[in-house]
Amino acid sequence: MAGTRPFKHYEPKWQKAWEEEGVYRARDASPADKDQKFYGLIEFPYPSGDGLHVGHPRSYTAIDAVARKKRMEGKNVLYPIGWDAFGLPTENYAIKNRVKPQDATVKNIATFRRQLKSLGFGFDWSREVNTTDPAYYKWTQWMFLKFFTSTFDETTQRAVPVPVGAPRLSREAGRPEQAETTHLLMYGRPGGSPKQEETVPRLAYKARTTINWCPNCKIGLANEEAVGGLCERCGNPVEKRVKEQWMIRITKYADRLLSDLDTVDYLEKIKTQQVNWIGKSEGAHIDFRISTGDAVRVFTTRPDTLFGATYMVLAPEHELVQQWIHDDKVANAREVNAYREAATKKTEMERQAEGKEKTGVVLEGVMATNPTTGKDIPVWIADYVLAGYGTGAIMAVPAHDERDFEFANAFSLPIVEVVRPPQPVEGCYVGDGAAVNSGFLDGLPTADAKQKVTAWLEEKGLGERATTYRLRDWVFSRQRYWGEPIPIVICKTCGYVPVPEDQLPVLLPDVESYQPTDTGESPLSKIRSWVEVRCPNCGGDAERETDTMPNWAGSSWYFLRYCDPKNDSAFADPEKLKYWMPVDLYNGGMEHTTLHLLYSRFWHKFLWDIGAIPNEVGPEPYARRRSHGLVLAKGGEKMSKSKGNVVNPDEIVEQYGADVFRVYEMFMGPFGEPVPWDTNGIEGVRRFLDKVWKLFSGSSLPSVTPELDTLYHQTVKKVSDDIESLSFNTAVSQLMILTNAFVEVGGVPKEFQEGYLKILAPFAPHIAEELWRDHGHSSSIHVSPWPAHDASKIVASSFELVVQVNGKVRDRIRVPADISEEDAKARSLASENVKKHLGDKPPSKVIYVKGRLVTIAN
RNA sequence: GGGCGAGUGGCGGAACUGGUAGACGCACUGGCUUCAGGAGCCAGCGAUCGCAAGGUCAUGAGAGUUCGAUUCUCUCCUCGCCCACCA
Repeated sequence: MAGTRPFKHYEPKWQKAWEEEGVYRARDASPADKDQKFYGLIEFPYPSGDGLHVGHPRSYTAIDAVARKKRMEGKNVLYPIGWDAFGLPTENYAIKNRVKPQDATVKNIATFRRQLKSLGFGFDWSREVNTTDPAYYKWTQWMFLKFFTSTFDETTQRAVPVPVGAPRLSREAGRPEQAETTHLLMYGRPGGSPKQEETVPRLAYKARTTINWCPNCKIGLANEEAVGGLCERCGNPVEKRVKEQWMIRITKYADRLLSDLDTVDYLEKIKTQQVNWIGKSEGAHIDFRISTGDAVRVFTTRPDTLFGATYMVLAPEHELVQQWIHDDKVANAREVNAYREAATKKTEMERQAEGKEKTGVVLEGVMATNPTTGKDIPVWIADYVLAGYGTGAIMAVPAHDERDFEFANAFSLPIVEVVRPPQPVEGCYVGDGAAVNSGFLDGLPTADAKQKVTAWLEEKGLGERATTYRLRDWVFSRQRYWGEPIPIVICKTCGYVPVPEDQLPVLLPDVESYQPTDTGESPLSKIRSWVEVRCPNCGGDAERETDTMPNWAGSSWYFLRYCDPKNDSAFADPEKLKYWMPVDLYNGGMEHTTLHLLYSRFWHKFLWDIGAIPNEVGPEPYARRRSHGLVLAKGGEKMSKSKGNVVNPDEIVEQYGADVFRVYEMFMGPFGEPVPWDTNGIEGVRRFLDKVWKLFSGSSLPSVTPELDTLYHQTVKKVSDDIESLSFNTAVSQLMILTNAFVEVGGVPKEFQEGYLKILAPFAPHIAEELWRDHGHSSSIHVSPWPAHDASKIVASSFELVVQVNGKVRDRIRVPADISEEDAKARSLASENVKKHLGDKPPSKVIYVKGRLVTIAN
């Protein structure tokens, strides 16, 4: 009978009481008592206008259950919550509805807060953080300045301050005549030619780079906002545009981000995804002499195939191509220029539509020399060579690389096989006499051949061993309003000047219009009163940087702020960081594995390098990372507003209460797998909790039977273990089994009552609390000690011995638990049914599996 | 194309280091209770043969190892996610 369990009465009552009693308040303590703490973390939500989705609470309930158990085990638990509130969705919403993003954010947060509170999560609300709060983003800006004033020491592989007295940065960088200034501006690709490399590689720098540009919305988009080559806002195809952007040199940390994965407990698939994203390849850089007098450096993982390099390909954007055209070295400059232009204009859509069809243009009049054969080879440009990877140029070995093979076929280029050791591309036709057996590599296995060629290159000064990463530097600029202003002042004489720390935060000005501009500048650029400032260095006329930070900035360090959220003189007190960090368990979506998770690991390492995070904390922020599966709509498809299949948690809480919602979220399927939402399934959970309620409203007190005793202790053990391994669905099903057993005997034996409520408490905290306090307790069940199981009682006194004949079950015999092997075999062989199936033939083999079965073969 | 993961009743899913396949829940069927019920209670519920006792077949397909395979090995098929011309 619905309504017998008055959840609408007791749920809000206990939510209020928990807050007043400070049940979930985390207590700061001395780092010496670190082993007493537990820091559980969920990815803080983006407070969108749509409110909470049933997907959010899956993760929150799971970690809540773990946190509750840890608390009951005596741990000092930190389970915080906050808001990741800067970013595009709110800005779009604000523009569309003609409201201020600030106001929309306040409203959205209020909705989220109300919804989360109605679900009874054990968050420590006193530590709530908000990335859009100036008191928070002051520190985000502070950290940006730390990146800006730091460089990377290659020998120690750590961030260090830019040397005092280092030449000031110039806006005119990149021009040789300004060589006396340390230039921050780096034109072209990260890792470009030495001439354009800044002399002090700051960890935050400005570079000219290609971005996704939506011609319709007139706005620059991040890669993740232009998925599939379509603008997230309007759905139109995006094109490439070159823009000056702030970049963060995350690539310097590639190796550490990779190797430190060995020190943390992450789900294996999370590790592999990070490893693949970082994409380390080892090989060699080889310099090819060019007829123009230049040298072109290529990267290859197969230096052993150098003998077979019959042509060379540069990315269309390669800066030497531009220079050669400029210097009149290219005979077919028109054609080459046309190809280059087409390549940059090509939208992501068009590129994908083309598939792997190879296109390209030869540079007439430009030749390269293969250093091993001394032969002249042609130089091409083609868009299958990516500007952003390696050196943006390749040596093409068509016999041993499929892409080069396709290209060579398309343009009738020579194919020369290196006879040993590499295997040629399948279907590769090698013309008469075109195979090279250098003798040099005779009989060597590939790895040795690579080594030998690399050594030869190094000896001759033609190249060197090299490691390349697929990871790119982090584009850190957004030309938008709703983000942290980048705290830099641009001065004509002093260049890029950091805003002095005591002037932080650089407040986001409160204005009326957030419309994007026609030029692709941030809307902030139109607010002249904000833009125009005095240079902090020379006092002259200067302008503020008008780009803002991406929404990944604030989320890259929020877990640190939770340790000390109200600190105004530091982002967090080092002593508190020492106590709370690292995070013991962090759960979040797989979609954040290569973005947020990687960014925040990097950010943490950087702050640790510069001593902002105490050494004791260590270089990794998260000790254990797990991932939940998506909550899908009923048919198994994704929930989305456009499909109208989104389930709002409010409705469920209204109808069934928070506990039913929470238990269902945990019971619906394995935590790590995607599961469709099923309204019928909720009914089952409702019945379960109604049974619990009725068990305690009845007056009968059954006595303990041995079976019940065993089951109770088994349940305590299973629930305890399952919470540790995040197997919540089986924990709930075990609780159901025990509950059904209690229903069977008409009530809960007195000695099990409290333990039973306690193991239920992590999942259904309200009903457990109500029944607990009803038992006369004045303090919360959630701070009561977690029950222990009695191992001796888990083993039943007897068990059903299964008897198999030739692999098939033929009998089951109840035997004492401590039956001897001999006895078990004898009793099995005595079974009538066994005899029947054995027939005349004597058994050739009898095997006893302790506590389970006897199997007989003949 | 590459990487990772997964295929078990009508459905979501259980099954310890190879040892009773289908726990728990949903749906469904029959019965009880009720003025009535989308409430509650009892019973049944993989397929198949059989009145029954009891067989036989079943964990995507096919092989293999084993006394014994959802679990281990190989081949193939399907689906999901991520990355996709990364030299």
